[in-house]
Amino acid sequence: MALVAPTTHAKPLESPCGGCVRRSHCMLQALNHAAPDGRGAHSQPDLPVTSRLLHRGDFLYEQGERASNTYVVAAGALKVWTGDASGDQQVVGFLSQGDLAGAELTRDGRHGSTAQALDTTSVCVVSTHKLMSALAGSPAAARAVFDSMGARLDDMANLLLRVGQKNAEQRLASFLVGLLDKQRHLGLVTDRIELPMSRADMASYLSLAVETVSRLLTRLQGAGAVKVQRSHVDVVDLELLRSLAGQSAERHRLH
Amino acid sequence: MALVAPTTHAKPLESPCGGCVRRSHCMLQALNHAAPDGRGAHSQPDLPVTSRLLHRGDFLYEQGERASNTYVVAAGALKVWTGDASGDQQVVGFLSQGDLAGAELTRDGRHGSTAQALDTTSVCVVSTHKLMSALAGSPAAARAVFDSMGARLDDMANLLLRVGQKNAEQRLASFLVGLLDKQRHLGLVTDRIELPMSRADMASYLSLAVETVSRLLTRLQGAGAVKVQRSHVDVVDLELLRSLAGQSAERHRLH
DNA sequence: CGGTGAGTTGACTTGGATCAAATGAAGTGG
DNA sequence: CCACTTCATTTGATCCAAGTCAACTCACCG
Repeated sequence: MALVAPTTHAKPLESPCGGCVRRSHCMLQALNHAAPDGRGAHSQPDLPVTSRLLHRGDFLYEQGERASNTYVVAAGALKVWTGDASGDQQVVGFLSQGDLAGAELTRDGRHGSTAQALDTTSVCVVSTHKLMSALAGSPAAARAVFDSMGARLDDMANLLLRVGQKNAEQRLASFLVGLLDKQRHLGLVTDRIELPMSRADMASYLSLAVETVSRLLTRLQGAGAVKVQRSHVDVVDLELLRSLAGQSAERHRLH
Repeated sequence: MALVAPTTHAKPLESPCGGCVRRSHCMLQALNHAAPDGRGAHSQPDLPVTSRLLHRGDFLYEQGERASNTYVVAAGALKVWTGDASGDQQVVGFLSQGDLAGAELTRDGRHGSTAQALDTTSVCVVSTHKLMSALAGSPAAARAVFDSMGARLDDMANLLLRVGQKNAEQRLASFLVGLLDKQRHLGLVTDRIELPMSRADMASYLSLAVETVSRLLTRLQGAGAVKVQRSHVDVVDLELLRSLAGQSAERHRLH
């Protein structure tokens, strides 16, 4: 049976949308079916969507590049990272199935970060300009795009909360719990995690040192919460994992 | 003369939009003037915009609340923070003139964070539902909203970069530089900052302890970069401040 | 199998948190 | 106008969680 984790056996879409397994959940579909209650498609011509296949290490887009396309991840996984003038890099998110990509924009309309494939990955590509025109035909689609961006904002806020208020162990545990929640949301298995990213990526994302991530994975395993074998993590005790993720060591509050 | 900082002497708008000083820069205006090149307004009825006045401490919206409105800050300042089950709170952003608010959405359509006035603040309120319908009439407006959200995503990514990769001094310095950049972008003074938020808010935003923020402000002053008097900061040496904000690993820090 | 890079483990150091106490500013009401 | 409370901020002294440095193991690959 093997309900696989999102990054395993990723396949390119032969024909965009038409053969897409996620079609019914995709925000772009709202454009072609403006009235989900069955009142039928409107006259708006279909939005041209193309598919692009990436291999491990390939860039979907790079920071500073003129941002002309918007993307939806169909299969696989990407990391999104920002760099600055002094060479520091920071992973700010991991994207998987269904996530919107390419929307973080600098004031002058360039990509504010870089998206890089962690694995064989397939994305749906649409011209941002055409997407905006297409939204004109469909409040429901506008809403879907707005909501996707809103969800990413919420994700980042939660990441900031974790990095700012939780200790290293809590950060790592809640990272794992977050991955499980995401998998459940996508209808995948929730007792196992396949980590598509390196320890260094996890460390950057959680603002920790690689050594700390490694030590803590060992510790979580020792505590009986998970069983770790390289990039393969079995969830042994989800409740324990959640509790390790949760409580903070009574830090300062804002009134 | 006194070009004041954005939060001083904030006034409510007597009549939304019509009398708004920022009218020409407002993303909502794109809705009423879909063709900026002068081809004239289209038939789309005006989007109903109301104004709301907040006083220090008032909530614009609260985390968990059903998200039905979207906001644009007209004057004043707000802090945006997220909390979690264990009571931890984290300031994830400060909003001022022209910023979009209320767009961080949980999966079930609720506000993912709380927005609270730091000062007397005026915001423009529009129903998200009506906004989405209105965007149907104007790709340019859809683009403006998309870009605003994209800019907030970029802001958060940069905050993550700072918190993850910079030491305390660099974080504080780049926070100040960021405020100056924002002020310059709005056409305000760039040699002076009026901090509308408490030290605790700054500390949370930068993921530092209040004591550290206080100590570092003293240190930046000692280095001759700024002159601090409570919430009033004079920029003495912008280049120095920038250099203190910039480089990461290199130990050219103060004594 | 030797080489290479990722991951783990151990020993030691330190930046910034925490604890504690003083000082300052802004009321409040007598 | 001044005594008194309250809360924000600053300053000082100490400590520890996580970073850094270093050595080793493991998987994978030509």
